[in-house]
This record gives sequence, C-alpha cells and structure tokens, in this order.
Amino acid sequence: MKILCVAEKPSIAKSITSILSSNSSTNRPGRDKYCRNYDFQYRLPDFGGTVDMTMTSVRGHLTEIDFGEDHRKWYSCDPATLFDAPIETRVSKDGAAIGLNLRTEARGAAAVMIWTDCDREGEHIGAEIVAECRRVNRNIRVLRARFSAIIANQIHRAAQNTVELDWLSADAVEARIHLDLRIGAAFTRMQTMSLRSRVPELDAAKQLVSYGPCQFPTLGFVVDRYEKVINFVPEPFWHIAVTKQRTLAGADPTPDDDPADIKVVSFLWDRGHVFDRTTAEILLEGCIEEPLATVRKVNSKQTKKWKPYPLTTVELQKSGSRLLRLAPKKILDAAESLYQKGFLSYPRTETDQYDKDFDFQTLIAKQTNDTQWGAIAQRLVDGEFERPRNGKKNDKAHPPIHPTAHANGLNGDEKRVYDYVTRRFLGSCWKDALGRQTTVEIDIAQEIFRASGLIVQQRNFLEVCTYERWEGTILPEFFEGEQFLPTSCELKEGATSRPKLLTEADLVNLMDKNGIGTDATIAEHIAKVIDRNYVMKVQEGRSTYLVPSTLGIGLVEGYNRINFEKSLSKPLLRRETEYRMSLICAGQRTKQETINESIEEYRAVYAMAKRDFNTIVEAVTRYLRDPNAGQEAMAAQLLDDGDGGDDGDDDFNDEDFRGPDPDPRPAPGRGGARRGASTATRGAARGSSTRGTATRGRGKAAARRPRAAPASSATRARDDDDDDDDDDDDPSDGDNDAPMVPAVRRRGAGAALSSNVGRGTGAPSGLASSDQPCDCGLPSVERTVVKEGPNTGRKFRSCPKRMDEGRCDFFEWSDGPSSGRNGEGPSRVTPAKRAQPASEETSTSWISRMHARTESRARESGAPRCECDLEAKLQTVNKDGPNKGRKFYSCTKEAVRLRCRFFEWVDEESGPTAARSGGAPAGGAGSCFQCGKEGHWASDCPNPNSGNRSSGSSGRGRGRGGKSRGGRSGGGGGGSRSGECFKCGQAGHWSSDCPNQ
DNA sequence: GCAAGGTC
Repeated sequence: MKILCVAEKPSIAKSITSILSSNSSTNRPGRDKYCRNYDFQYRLPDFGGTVDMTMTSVRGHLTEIDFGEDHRKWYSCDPATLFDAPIETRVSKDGAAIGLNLRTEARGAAAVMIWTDCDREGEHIGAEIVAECRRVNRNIRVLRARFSAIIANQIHRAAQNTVELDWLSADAVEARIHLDLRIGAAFTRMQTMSLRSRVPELDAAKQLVSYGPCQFPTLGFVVDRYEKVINFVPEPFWHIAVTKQRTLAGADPTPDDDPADIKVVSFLWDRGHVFDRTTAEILLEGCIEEPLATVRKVNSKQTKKWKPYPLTTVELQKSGSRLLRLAPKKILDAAESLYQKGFLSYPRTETDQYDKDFDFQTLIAKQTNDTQWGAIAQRLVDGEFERPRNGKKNDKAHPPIHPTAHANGLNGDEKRVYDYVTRRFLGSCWKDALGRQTTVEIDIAQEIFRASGLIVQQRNFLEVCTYERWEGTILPEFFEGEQFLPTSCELKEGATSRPKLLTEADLVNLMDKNGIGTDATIAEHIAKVIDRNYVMKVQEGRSTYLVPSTLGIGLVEGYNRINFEKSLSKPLLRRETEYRMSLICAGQRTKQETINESIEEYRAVYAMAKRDFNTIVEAVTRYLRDPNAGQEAMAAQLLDDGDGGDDGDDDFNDEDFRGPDPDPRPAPGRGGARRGASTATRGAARGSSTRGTATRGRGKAAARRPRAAPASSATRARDDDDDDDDDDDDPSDGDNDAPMVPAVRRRGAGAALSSNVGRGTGAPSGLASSDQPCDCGLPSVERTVVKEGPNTGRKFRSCPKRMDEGRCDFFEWSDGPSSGRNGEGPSRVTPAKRAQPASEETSTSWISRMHARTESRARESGAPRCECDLEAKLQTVNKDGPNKGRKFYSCTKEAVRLRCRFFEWVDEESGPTAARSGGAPAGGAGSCFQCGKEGHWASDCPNPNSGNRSSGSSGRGRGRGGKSRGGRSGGGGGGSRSGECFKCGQAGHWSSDCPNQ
C-alpha cells in the first residue's frame, strides 16, 4: 500500500522524512525543481503494518484566482460588477509542475496524508492538495497529520494519529481570498480610474491608486500619527525638584572629600508633576518654609532584569529594525536566506515558547566555538543553562526563531541578523540579570520625594545580549529617621511632548496588534504603501521615519470625510473579516453567507465612495498641491529634536553589538499626543479645582492636598534618550541645542520661590514622573496584579488599551526596574533633557524660528541655507522657457514631499523666494488648478479655458500647487501645468521613469 | 495595471 505525504514546503518534507524514515529514505527529483520526492517504508498498524510512503511537498498555495475573461481587463466592465463577477480558480503558473507531480504520485496511492502547517492557511493548502490528487484518484483517502514541532516523537504521533482535514478552516481562507480579490480589485480600479481622469498629475505619473484591506489601514496608521504630530499642542506642567549632595558614606561633603565620593542625589516628586502652576508654587512655598527633609523609609530589595522572550517573526522585525536599522522586509529577506542556508530555523513563526522536548543543548553546543560568544555558550553547556521563559503565543506550526547551526563567514545584513538572533537565543537560555535596588523616601513639609539607586550584582544574560543595557546608579547612605536640609529645592517647568513620527518598528507593532497582515506579510504591506507613493521613508539623523505623501494624506482624509460608518483606513474592517473567518471555522456561518454579507457591506461603501468621489478628489488635489503638506510634521519634529540629528534611538552597533543607548525599546513619546494633551488638561483641571484645599490644607494630610495629575494621565516629560547624559533642563546651562523657552516662562515665579538651602546648588534633577509611554506611544497606566500568586497586589504599568483594542506588550513593575527597562529607579524613568516649548507657542512660531535660524546660519557661512536649515542645492532650469539655463538654489532634500519652499535665483542678490517674501504667484495652495482663482477647485472650475497659470506669469510656479517651486517649474517660464515628476519634483520625466528614486 | 496569503 502506498501513502502519499505532502508537506507545505520542501524543507519540512525533508525533515519529516528524515524522522519517519530514520534517515533511510531514497529520494528522486519531482517535476518542480525544489520539490523532491522521498520514498521510504513506515509502519502504520492502522493500515495493516508497513506501508510505502512517498513524501513530497508543494510551495505554499497551489492555486490562484482571477476574474473571468469578461472582467479581467480594466476597461472591460464597471468596477462595481467585480463584486459579483465570476471568479476562476486555477493552478498557478508556479504550481503547474508541482500539481503535475502530485497527480503523478497520487495515481497509485491509497491515501494522501497532509503535512501542511497547522494553521488556517495550512488547511487551505491541504484542501488544494486534495483537490489536485482527486483529479486523478477520485477516491483517494484523506488523512491529516497534525504536529506542532518538527520533533521526532511529535511527528511519529502525528503520523499514527491522523485526523480529518479541517474543511471549515479551508473554507474560511477561501472566503478571505475571494473577498480580498473582489474588494481590492473593485476599489483599486474605481479609484485609480476616477482619480486619474480628474487629477492630471496622477494621470501623468500613471499612478496606480490601489486599495487593499491591509494597505489602507497601514497607510491610516502613518497618517494618523502624522496628524498627531502636526496637531500636537504642548501642555506645560511643573514639578518640585529636590537634590542633596552627600558623600557615599552618608555625610555632608567637606572640602577634604574626594570629589569622586560626592554624589548629587536627585529626589523625584511623588506627585510626578502638576498642570497648574499656582498649585505647584504653593506646594513649593510650603517646602521652602519648612525645608527640613525627614527620611521616612529606606527600602532595599532584590530586583532583576528579565531575559528576553523567545523570538517571533514580528519581534524580529520590530527589534531588528530598531537595533539593526534595517527595513523589516530586509530583515525578513536576510532571515529567509539564512534559513535556506540552514543557519536559522524557519523565520515565519508566531511562537514565543519552546516545546517541552526542545533540544537546547545540541543547539547551544554548536555555538561553543564562536569567537564572540563561544565561551558563553560553553558556560551554558557546562550547567548555567536555564530554560527560556515562555511567551503567550503558539502557532502550533513552528518553534521560535533560533540558530540551527554555527555560521562563519557571513557578512552584511545576514551577519547582523544572524548575530542578533544567536545572541538573543543564548541570552534567553541564560539567567535573568540580578541587582539590588534601594529606594529612599523623604518628606519635606508633607510632600513626598523619592530617590533610588541600583547595584547590578549579576549581569548573566546581559553579557551576551550586548544590545541591552542595565546600568547601576550609586546612592549614598541614608538612614530612616534622619533629617537634612536639601541642597536645592526648586520649581521646574516641563511640558508634554510631541509624539514622534512612526518608525517602521512602530508600524510593525501597530499592524501586529491590530491584526493587519500576518507575520510574513506585514513587511510587504509596508513596502507596498511606499511603492504606491502613499508613504515615504525619511531619514533624519540615524533614524528613519515614515511620512505620508500628499497623495496618502489626501486619500485618507478624503475617505474620512465621506464619513463611512466603518472607515476604510482603520483596522476595523479587516478585524471584522478575521472575526467572520473565525465564525466559519467554528461552523457558525458558511463560507457563502460570509462572502455575501461582506460583499454587501463593501458594495454599500463603494457606492457611497463613488457618489461622493468629489470629496476624495478634492482632498487629494488639495494636499497634492499644498506646498506645506507633509512638511510640518518633520519640521516640528526636527525642532523638537533641536538639531535634527539622532533621536537617541538605540543603536545596535553593526560590529560589536554595543550600542550607545541603554534602552533597547523604541524611543518613548511616539504617540498619544492628543490623548496626552487632553488628559493633561484634565489633570490640570483637577489640580486647579482643589487649589483652595491646598492653601488651607498646607501641613495637613497629603490625602487632602491637591491631587496632581496621576503620572499615567500625562504624556512623557521631555526625553530624547540622547546619548549625552545631560538630564538638565536648566535653561542657563548653555544647552542650546533645542529651542529655548524664555527663562521667564520656565522659571518665573518658580525661580523666585526656589531656594538653595544647605551647601551648593547641585545639579537640577530630571522629572519625577512615571509617564513612560507604552510601546504604542501612549501614556502607560498603572494596574494591579489580581491573579493569585507571588505578585498579587503588586502594581505595574502597562499599555492603556483594553485587550480587545490591541494592548501592546509594554510592562513595567511600578516598584522596581525589573522588566527590561533601564536600571534606574521606577520613578525616574524619563529624565527631562530640556523643556518643551511653552504651550502658548503658536503653530506658526516654529516657522519664524526656522527662518531666523536659516538666515543666521546663511550669514555665517555665506552660503544659502534653506528653511530646513540645510545647505541649499544649486540647480539649473532645464525646461524650455525664458529661464532655461538659469541657476537657482532650492531645498536639497531628496524626497520632494519634505522639501521646504526655499527658492533663490543665483543671479538675483538674495532674491526672495515667492514663498518667503509673500510674493506668491497667483493662485496659492488653495486655488483652482485650472484657472488659478481661489474659491473653487479645478473640478468645479467655471473658467476651464482660462489657460491656467501657464500663460506667462509666475503663477505657473504653483501650477502644481506650489509644490513645484519656481525652480522646478522653470520659474514661471510657461509650459504645461504639471510638467514635473510626481516623485522627485524635477522636470523632464514622469515619476514612472524617475531616475531619482 | 487590482488583493492578501502561502513560499523559493
């Protein structure tokens, strides 16, 4: 009797064969060059004893679907008919040889045993295999082998205990496949054709304006963050900072003391900060009237920093893009290649827990000869091994990503990815790092302040995970009950800070949490929205951010304005599809019912979109032609960053894995701006409302004091994790790498009230807040462990979202730095580097500051600098017209969307640009594209034959909405209304042929 | 020329 076994991919076929045959199979080529056939004998008592097995494989899905001939051509039908058009399923071109091989092998087989991955897609691929086999063997029996790891006993168990193929899961996948095609094709064709016929720039660029249920939410995340950056309004807050100079032995310093023994201890205010200045001043006044500090508690306890979880694909993409600074797609490509070479395990896995039978020792032993971590691997082999922690995810198909062999001679991206995976694997097999944390709590006029120190006792896994940091902080001796005068006690001002634009790591995280794409496709969706010109990658310093293009913003805003009940650019619709798939799997809904239901919903959305398409055209046109669109966010962020340089993201150094940054998480503050601002306001209101109590209650119980906004309701304090350790937010220290808020605002009455008591002034402290953002960029919230166990009642901070909203993995004990944070005390997690711009600063003031900086720098160097404060690029007008050959300066940035409006003719002394001088050409960003007049859009232009601004005025300069600054358009020298490339902005070619991208 | 999901 012959049984045909079919795996999802060649590598699995090979390894399962090796187990089942005890390495005694013969193999022969199949029809496809990757899919070999393995023959062996295997004992299956249920089939009468020993049987002949042939193991082969497919390569993922075997079939593809498309519309019939009548609907395949774009202009052959109304896109709306695609919701119902007949769909054909056929074996894909790639699958032809594989299908033939299956049919050949199935002919004489009694049964086909399906060995595809044990997930929904795997069941569907199994169904495809069965369909192919039945073409030649109608009655072939179907057996499903279910396994969760390629481990001998599991594989044998799966072979001996086959089950039914899960046809419901296969149906669910088929529903998804059909819906994706119908919806994607209908919307893509409709919006591409409609937009191209009405927006000449898009037509000229042959821009494909695709819609996909994963693409649009991906774009939506980028636009959403962009808008938060743009709309952010900083909210000022105040806090009392207390310092104490003390020798390590706990005495007041004397001139004879070794300076190295003298420490300045910063005490952080238990209230974090308050949003009402008067409240803060009143509380400070109390501290200054009764400045004697009493040490209430000195608490010392063991703490630990947890070793990393086993590595999933999504985590590899997130941490990899952050630490290695590689695009998620590049990381996956490198991991795939390493997998093909046998150095890494299968790189597409959702599992972050190892099977109980997983053979760690053999794998670790393979690393003992490595020059960098061989000694550590040897220690693990020699007994220091500790089983990795278990995460919560298990796809039942693949183990976590781990090295399967020692690799020598790798280079480039592959080396970096391999090194990271291996270090992380070894680290996860070691012990947590151990330390001792000491917290000192003092009371000044019934205000509580805390300082903490950390002694790292055993680094353990940190020795191999060199990209993680956990540094000790020395705390001099303090004794319970002792009293002292603080060295300084003063009011400091900070502000909630602007969120950062999304990084790729942030986006991967958001997509993962919201169920957009799968571990294997997330990177592709990101690449796709970039390829479609919806999103651009922008390098600033060492960080890469994602910025929506004018087209991207226009699309999202246009669809948002139509006000669908379920936004196309939000993850809800995709999540709903997933939910409906789960209903099919559970047998509660049929495939056809689900398809019909979803199609009717999308059909309604489609009809609305088509009816109101003017709204989308207007939004797209407006942004496409808005000279400022897209620049504000970068500019604002740059100004927040001061020098526009590195934002302090951790850097996983290419060579030795020793990055300068202590915290391997995304830089904080990426989001939640509006939320932060609004909660901050609430906090302020609360503070104000109880101010009277504060006045009366001074000296009474703290509980009756005004409540500061809880740390969780405030956005983070200014913190850029900069490489320097300048935690100082004192404006007088010359740290002028950020726009400074006038001293009077920052100190004001606070300065008058501040007091230097005791000896010296000491260094001002950082902010005493626990407003660390979670991995989504939102302010974390404090929760309490309710589950029975050793931590019951213990407080921790986590993502503010509900689980069903996609809560992220951020976690931090409130009482100790034990979970992956840096080693400082829990209340001192975000030292303020410098203050934020004051809240009343207008949204335009950054523009004037930028101009001022530009001009001052230009004066210094003698070279023109653009509004981005970059040296302007010398260019020549190429376009035919009166200005041909004339030289001009413009912004040097490569991405046209980020270029500023700077323009200067070389032959005109300090020639003002149209944009800067106010001498804007007729028809600004808000004007009609056709006639140049304000008040209507081109689609409604009453003067369609007015010849546009190309008729001989500088108005042409804004022909493409001013985005085409004079230089790029030939300086008003006539020509067509949209003569530049959509991507790079230069004349002479269309974006489809752009040589600059 | 459309989608998303497998895999090489």
